[in-house]
Amino acid sequence: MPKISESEWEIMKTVWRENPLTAEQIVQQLPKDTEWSDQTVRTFINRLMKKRALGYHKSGRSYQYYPLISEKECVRAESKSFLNRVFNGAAGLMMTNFLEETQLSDKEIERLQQILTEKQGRDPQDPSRP
Amino acid sequence: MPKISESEWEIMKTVWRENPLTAEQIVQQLPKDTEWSDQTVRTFINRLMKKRALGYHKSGRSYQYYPLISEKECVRAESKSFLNRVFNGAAGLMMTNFLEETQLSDKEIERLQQILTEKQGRDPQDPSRP
DNA sequence: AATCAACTATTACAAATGTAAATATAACCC
DNA sequence: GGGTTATATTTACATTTGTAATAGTTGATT
Repeated sequence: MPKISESEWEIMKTVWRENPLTAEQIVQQLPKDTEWSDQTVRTFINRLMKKRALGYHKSGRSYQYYPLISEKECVRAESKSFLNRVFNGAAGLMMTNFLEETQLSDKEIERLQQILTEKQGRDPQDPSRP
Repeated sequence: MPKISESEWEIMKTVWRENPLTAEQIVQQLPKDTEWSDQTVRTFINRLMKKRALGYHKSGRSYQYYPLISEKECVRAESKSFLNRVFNGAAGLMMTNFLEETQLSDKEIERLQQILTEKQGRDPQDPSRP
């Protein structure tokens, strides 16, 4: 799993959301507050190709880029890294911390409670069988 | 809030856990699997001083280092950065994701449920008054 | 006081990252 | 087919990070 830098994450998120995309489309679909020049974005795209995080196929004069690695995998890797760096890997601690610091809507709270209830009492070694 | 790199986080976590500490003590208290040379650790300490994340007072021939920034603040900043980078700032999404991917003990699940119950139904604009 | 040993401070250097300019390439228009 | 121009590729350069080695300082020792 290649290491994706902060800036590169913006590119990847855009391409995950919709693909394939040309470089120009990527530029357009980045958050409006992004202040990178076109060339900068193209540099990031290129680095992601070198890392084998993006692939492409030609289309006319330009390329159409698409992800070679899944968002799920990247999210998982990045989450793990964050968890270890900041909370020494203690997921429970991390979550109590987030819950305490974060404002959540009632809807979200219910959703979380539902997930927790489902998890509860299940054999930890066999999550598929309640 | 200075940006703390991955390696620097290890130093800070050690010093937050107990302080003040001399450089040598920091070296000793790092996780056993850390393979940095003494000099490397001292480099990190120095960079943290430049960033004003660590302070010191002299003690005999060596320094005793202590944190100038709180763990809470750093955790908050790093969490926010992670949340934005990976989940576009959507804390609810982040937490459902973590809950689904993470194995938690029944104890931890109960603790989380308790926090959720406490949060529930409270005025989001005035968390102090239930 | 001169020396030694332990620390700290400075310097080094490669890789990654942020930010882009310059150059090469190739598709499209005439 | 040749020029134009949009795209991609290469090159550039400063900063940060990882990883130390080397040089400088100072309290301790004889």
